[in-house]
Amino acid sequence: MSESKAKRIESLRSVPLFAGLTEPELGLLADRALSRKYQPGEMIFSEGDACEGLYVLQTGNVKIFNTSASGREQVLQIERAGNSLAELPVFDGGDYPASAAAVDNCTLLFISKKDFRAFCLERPEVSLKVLKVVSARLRNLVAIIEELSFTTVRNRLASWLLQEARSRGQKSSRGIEFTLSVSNQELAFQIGTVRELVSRNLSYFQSEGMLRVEGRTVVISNLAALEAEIAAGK
Amino acid sequence: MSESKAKRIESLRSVPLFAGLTEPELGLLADRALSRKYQPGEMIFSEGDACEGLYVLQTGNVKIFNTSASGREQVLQIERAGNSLAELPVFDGGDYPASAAAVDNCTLLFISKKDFRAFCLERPEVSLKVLKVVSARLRNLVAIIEELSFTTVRNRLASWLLQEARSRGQKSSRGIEFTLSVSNQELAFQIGTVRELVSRNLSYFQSEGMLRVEGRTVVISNLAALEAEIAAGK
DNA sequence: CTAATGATGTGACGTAAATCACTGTAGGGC
DNA sequence: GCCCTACAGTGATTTACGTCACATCATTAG
Repeated sequence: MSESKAKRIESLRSVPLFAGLTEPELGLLADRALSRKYQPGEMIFSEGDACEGLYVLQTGNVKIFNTSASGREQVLQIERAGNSLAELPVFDGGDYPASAAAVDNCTLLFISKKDFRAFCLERPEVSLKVLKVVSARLRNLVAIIEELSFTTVRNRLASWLLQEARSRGQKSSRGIEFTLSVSNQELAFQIGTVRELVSRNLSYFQSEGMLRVEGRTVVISNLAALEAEIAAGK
Repeated sequence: MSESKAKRIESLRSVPLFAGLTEPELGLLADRALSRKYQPGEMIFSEGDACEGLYVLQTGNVKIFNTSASGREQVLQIERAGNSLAELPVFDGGDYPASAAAVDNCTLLFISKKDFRAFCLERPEVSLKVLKVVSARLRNLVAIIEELSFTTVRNRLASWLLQEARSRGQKSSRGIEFTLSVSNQELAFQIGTVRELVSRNLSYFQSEGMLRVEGRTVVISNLAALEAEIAAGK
């Protein structure tokens, strides 16, 4: 199951954090990185766990989320292949503030806290890159707070659909089409609500002529209306 | 109105970001720092503004917050003297993700983005300190999201009161006393709701015998009940 | 083919939250 | 003293949200 060093180096090179490093530098890191596979749904770490190190996502998708006692989730971020996870606690020594789980089949590289800190001290520009990545996370969290504080579920769903349409939608004669890549349950967790409200609001949108839902395919027939919906969300 | 360089150096030394720097280094920064006073309520920067640089709070308190179209606010952080503000956009070049306003009379040192970046490159350990500060912010934001997603206003108010009791409360024969340092309106913004709900929930707590409100003084007579309230908040 | 499983759609309901509208109160300035 | 203004308290009402319950539909295992 052990992976070639060359492959690990290749993975590291494509990560924004390590872009621009020389071959020997990458090799140094690769020597100390462990690769591991995760099944869909498998936990990578949990909120409150002591932070052991940093992860680099080679393949697959990972979600970062919080859980409530009653079983609800709030997704903070979905990370795609080529990104790093949990850079943060490496630097302040605290616990993980949220949990991480594999969405699908994932391969992750693990770099221990100690090794990564040492590496940052040797190559100071890496710290600046970490800062940039962390900045993006912080912006994302602020945006989530703004949405949770000021908008309705209806609004957040509209935003989610619009984003999905922009990133994965295909133009067709009937509008912009895309298939829902997640269950209503997952979608609900991403926008901070429950599956019933996702289902209901999709029905509302459909009855108002903004879109059509056919199985797991969404056809956005009135993009302007959807955008107006979001703008109305203050 | 211009302040002495010695004073600016003293201010910088007490900031966690710059702790451990030598006198000449601090002097270099102080030469490039501008000091400015702000009135209570005065805006320091607004969400969406282009980031010009970083601020160091010499005296007073500053709140970082978002605003909704309807006039509601969500406070993200209250910064006290000795802390830095807005380290973030300095590194990723983006806009301010939130607004900042002076709570009371404040004096702030301003260091331009350019100067601060140059300084970080010369002194790499400063970057690591910035990372630590930013980590703390990120943790704080995650905690806010968790509260907004999973708890009630009643719960958040209980938490707020408990924290205030711990940090500023005085033991008396009747329990733990402290005076409310902010209006109900401000308190509401800090816990993500409206003033009416703060007022009402304080009444509920009082009628349930957890505490007494006398003017702007709060006497927590049943601390255990208050703590139980928070624990019940899942 | 059938049973079992899991996800979805929806009606009914209870409740927390927000809004509106107003009264009461404390403090400051004149 | 008085008037203002700002803030606090509170009832009434509306709305959004979440929960429960259950029917439907699709997929898969056997």
